[in-house]
Amino acid sequence: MKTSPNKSIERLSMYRRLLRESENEGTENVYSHDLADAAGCTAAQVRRDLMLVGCSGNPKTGYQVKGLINCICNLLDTPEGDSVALVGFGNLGKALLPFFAKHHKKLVITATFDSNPKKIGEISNGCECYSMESLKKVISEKNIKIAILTVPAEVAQEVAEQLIEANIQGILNFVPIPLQLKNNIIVENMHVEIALEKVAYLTRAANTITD
Amino acid sequence: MKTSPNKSIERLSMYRRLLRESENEGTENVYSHDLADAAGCTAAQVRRDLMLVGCSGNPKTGYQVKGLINCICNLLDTPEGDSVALVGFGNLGKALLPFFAKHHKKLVITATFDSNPKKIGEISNGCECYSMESLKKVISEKNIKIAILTVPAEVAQEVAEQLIEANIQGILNFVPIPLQLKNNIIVENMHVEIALEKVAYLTRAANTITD
DNA sequence: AGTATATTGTGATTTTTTTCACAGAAAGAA
DNA sequence: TTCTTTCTGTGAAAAAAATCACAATATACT
Ligand SMILES: NC(=O)c1ccc[n+]([C@@H]2O[C@H](COP(=O)([O-])OP(=O)(O)OC[C@H]3O[C@@H](n4cnc5c(N)ncnc54)[C@H](O)[C@@H]3O)[C@@H](O)[C@H]2O)c1
Ligand SMILES: NC(=O)c1ccc[n+]([C@@H]2O[C@H](COP(=O)([O-])OP(=O)(O)OC[C@H]3O[C@@H](n4cnc5c(N)ncnc54)[C@H](O)[C@@H]3O)[C@@H](O)[C@H]2O)c1
Repeated sequence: MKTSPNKSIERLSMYRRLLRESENEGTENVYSHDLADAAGCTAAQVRRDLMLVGCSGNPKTGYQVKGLINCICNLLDTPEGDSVALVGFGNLGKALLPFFAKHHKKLVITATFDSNPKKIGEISNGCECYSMESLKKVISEKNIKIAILTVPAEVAQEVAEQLIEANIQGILNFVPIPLQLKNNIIVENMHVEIALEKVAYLTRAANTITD
Repeated sequence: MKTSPNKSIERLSMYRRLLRESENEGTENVYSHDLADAAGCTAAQVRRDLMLVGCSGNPKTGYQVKGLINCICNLLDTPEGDSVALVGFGNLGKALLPFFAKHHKKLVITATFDSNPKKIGEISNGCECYSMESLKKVISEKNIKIAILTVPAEVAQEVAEQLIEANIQGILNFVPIPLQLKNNIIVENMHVEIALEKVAYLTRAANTITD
């Protein structure tokens, strides 16, 4: 077995969301070009991505929605689901918590952490806010492997190291700095500012440049 | 002139942030490998990216921090800066507003919009919340070209179309659906859930797969 | 002045990702 | 049954991005 290309994973996650919508609407089959239109990519790309999950379609009826969802779930999910920690229970953290609580069955935030004594003990969305002192203990008890990092930039590197120390193996990083970690740790950056700057640049470029 | 590769733009934005930190610490020169270490990429890539901005270094002293920042600003910024609209002033929007207010000089959120009458007229971070009815008027008056979209998924497509109608040319989309828009509109997606699913997948893959 | 050294700038190469294009297959029509 | 259509699955080609590798060069040292 081989690890699937990054981009394909992202698209598969998107396909799954779209397929679930189709399923709710009662659609039983889809063609690669239907998915492509919905996801904003090409049909060839959809088929290539779907090859990865080992689910095949039928030249006349396309792919079975249910079957496809299952195949993608097999790749993306574990049957038991994964626990996630949210570290830094500030403005952003407080927006993210209910958002994930609403959407996800298989990826559930089961603990939040903060250094501010006022926040510790607070319970929201069925999830307690713990002190940073109890990080290692709680993460081990709840068997958490993944963390969402939303602490101030000044402490992000240090907190990330604490997380690794506590056996966290993957981080979704909202802090606008590149974390310096051993490269067996998975880090996925959500750099909001960079994304906005990119939009601004591309928008301007689209106007100025006659390509 | 040619539009620069997407990935380079992202990295350049990151370099600029890092360079500004260096500048604040009094550093005057950097080598490509310094920046590479800080940004988590390779020195060759840094040099390639910097070629794009047309700023050259010196084989013995490296690049001048100040000069480099200027060159990157020339590419990424307009001298006057850009106004940005935030559409959907809910949980996420309320977290994003102060975040951008704090950080950005050149990209400033100057108006927020919401359909909820209770939110309209609310002022925070020097920025008023307007009704959707006044969208076109306010966006035109303030000469806004870029919007951040944080409305519920159900209405996102429709709201996006209103934005285009109001002459918005670029959208930073936080809504987890792929917007279907004419492709002269720049759309940059921030799909938080997808990113978390990717972290979960890669974390698991790193453990299971002996590559 | 000449030499040693470390870095830049950039062609060439490799790797990764996307697109093309078409053989093979399933279903319905005649 | 056979023909037609429209799709899938995938090898091959193209495009995009990253890496390699090295000549050119600026500085410090002798
Ligand atoms: N607010 C946004 O919309 C937004 C968007 C993108 C990125 N970010 C980034 O996310 C991070 C958080 O942003 P925010 O707006 O929520 O800030 P915030 O100040 O509201 O929240 C930060 C939280 O981290 C806690 N904290 C501080 N030091 C800590 C430590 N050592 N260990 C654990 N917790 C600690 C604070 O008590 C606070 O609750 C920042 O790095 C910011 O740049 C924020
Ligand atoms: N909360 C998060 O952390 C988070 C993270 C990632 C993505 N998102 C996405 O961002 C979007 C907003 O999330 P949220 O948590 O802020 O939700 P929210 O319900 O708190 O905010 C949505 C806001 O949009 C407004 N709105 C509704 N219909 C509108 C319309 N037609 N025109 C203009 N405004 C309208 C609502 O009044 C509300 O203020 C959602 O699509 C969500 O999936 C949220």
